[in-house]
Amino acid sequence: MTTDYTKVRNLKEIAELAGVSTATVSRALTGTGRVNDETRARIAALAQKLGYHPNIVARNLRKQKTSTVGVLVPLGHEDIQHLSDPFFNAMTGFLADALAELGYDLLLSRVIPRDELWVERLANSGRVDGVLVIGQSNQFGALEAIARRYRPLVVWGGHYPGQIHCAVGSQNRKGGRMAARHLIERGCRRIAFAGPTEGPEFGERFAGVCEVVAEAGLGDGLIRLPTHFELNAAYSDILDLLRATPLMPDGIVAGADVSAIGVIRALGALGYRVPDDVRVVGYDGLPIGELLTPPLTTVDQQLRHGAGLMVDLLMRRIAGEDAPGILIDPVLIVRGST
Amino acid sequence: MTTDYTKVRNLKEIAELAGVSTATVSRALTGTGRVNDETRARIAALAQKLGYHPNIVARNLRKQKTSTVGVLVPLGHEDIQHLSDPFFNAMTGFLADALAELGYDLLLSRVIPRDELWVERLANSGRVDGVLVIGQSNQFGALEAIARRYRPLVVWGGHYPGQIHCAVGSQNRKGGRMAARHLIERGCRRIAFAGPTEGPEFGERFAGVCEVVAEAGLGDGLIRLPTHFELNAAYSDILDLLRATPLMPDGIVAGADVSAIGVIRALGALGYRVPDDVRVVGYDGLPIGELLTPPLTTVDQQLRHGAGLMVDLLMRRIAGEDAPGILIDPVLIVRGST
DNA sequence: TTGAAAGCGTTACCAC
DNA sequence: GTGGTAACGCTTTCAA
Repeated sequence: MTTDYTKVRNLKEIAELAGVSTATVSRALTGTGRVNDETRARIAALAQKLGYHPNIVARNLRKQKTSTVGVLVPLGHEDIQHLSDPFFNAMTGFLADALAELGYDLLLSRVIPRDELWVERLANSGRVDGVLVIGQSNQFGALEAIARRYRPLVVWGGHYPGQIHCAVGSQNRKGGRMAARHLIERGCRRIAFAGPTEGPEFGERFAGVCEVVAEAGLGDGLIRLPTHFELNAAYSDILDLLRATPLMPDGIVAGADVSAIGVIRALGALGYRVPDDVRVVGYDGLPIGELLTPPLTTVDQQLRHGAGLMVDLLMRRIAGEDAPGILIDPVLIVRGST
Repeated sequence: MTTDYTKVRNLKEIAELAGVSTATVSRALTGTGRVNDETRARIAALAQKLGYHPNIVARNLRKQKTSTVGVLVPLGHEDIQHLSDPFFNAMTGFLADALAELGYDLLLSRVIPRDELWVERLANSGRVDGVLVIGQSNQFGALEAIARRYRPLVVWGGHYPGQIHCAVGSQNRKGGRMAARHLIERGCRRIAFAGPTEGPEFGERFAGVCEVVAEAGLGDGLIRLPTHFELNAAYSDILDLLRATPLMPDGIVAGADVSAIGVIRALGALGYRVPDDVRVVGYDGLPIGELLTPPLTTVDQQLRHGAGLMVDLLMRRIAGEDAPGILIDPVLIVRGST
């Protein structure tokens, strides 16, 4: 059947052409309600022939439901180009996959939070059924406030006791412990932590490393290399710190894979070999870790799985359930960098 | 001023509370039309106090305009997990940045084209002002047909003579030539091309390599390593092909950075060193290329710039202009892999 | 099984 | 400067 691209703009025109009411056309095309089979077929054929596509905006307005989920990436003040960051990219990719599976679309918004309304502007815009936030950034307080009055909200990030907003994230302290223990098992004695040491996620990872190092009686050897999260910033931070450190580490836990990459590059620039001179373990389990040379040993947060959980929880919250957050068990993936 | 989260759902309620009409509230809040300054201030204060956010869906329906752009990633039949592919990820990230700059949101849809309607379903849904498509996949014909009747469409991909749909992409043949010439200058005599050799983009890159190899009198040495695009598939393809080849190349042009990564891993698995035994040059200029060890020499398509161009062109097309496609001048980035 | 009509929440035109 | 009101295109009662 050839398609006729006369501009059929709406149900009404189809209805007139078919000699029925708009109500019947709507029922025929959506499959809701009872319609005579023959009428339905006639209408369907006509719609296809005329290349008709329903106006989803009008449908959404009427149904007060959109089958769309908003994904928000809050950017701290310092880090501007974050949206092309490998972590956010990986996460949005996984979320897009999981949402597509359920027939949901993804409305992506990059936000620089200026006030407390950055979530609600989208949440209450009628364009989305729920909101996913990737990372708590410096917005932990804001998220707590928002979660109090807006339910279909799920956040990727850490858990604090008494936390109100629903979050999915890994057991960061445990993950930090795994990374440190692995380095010690590999024979490292001078362990360093590279990355931010504050915040719900990095703080816990750092704490886990500290615990294990202390337990192993290596407490004096713990070296702090506080860097930015972002790749290039981390690289130059690390370069300076390593040049200045009185004690060169032989094992480094990076707070994130992205930071680990910066660390490895800095080590290379200083003439150290990985893993021969220094072993490096990352945190996240980004797909690119596998592609590096040497491939990156990392604490895998199972981001694809996590994205699936976020979407599940969000669907349940959209349905009215008060689904609680979930902690993911991190898994150590040993590769060439250790 | 404290915010009062009584549920103000629409303009009408604000209007009643303020003792004015919805029309005035609308004018006051949007800044369109003339409103008494004092009334405007009163209404604005009230709206903020009540935590009112306009329903964007209703606005979009009324204005027939959404400030949203659809981004479509057509997936060929074979390659299912493509959305988390580094290339698409990088591209969507750059597009999101460029769109955010202009106050546009991004509606991301992963599509497996089953019929010719995959673009129009979104384009005519009223949810977007225009559509960006990343990659022509096997949909070149479909895109040609669609472009005939839907103008605000810009595609990332190759150019063919007489092509109708507006595309942004690099001069693939020229880029292929640059890559091959670089290898020859580095002393390579047995040049191989790894990747797909068909289609508007890969075909041209391959052709460019062939030309240069022939011009250098190395025609007999050109080795074809036809592989899939996707990373893991490329890896195992290459592994088999290199094992079987009677002539081991000393320089490989990969059709894409992702393929180059597969090539380098395969070479490593076979005991070859890069660049000492074999030099490898990629194509794309993905950010991750820089992170690899050795860092990847690549033909940079300047994807961030390209994303900006796509958005520019789309905006002009949305405005009604018949903006033509653009070819990007590729730039060779020499790094450690050659 | 079908149709008429009332919204969904805005904006924009036309009076006043 | 402001208010009434008709769209925007769809879904969904309620009657017939």
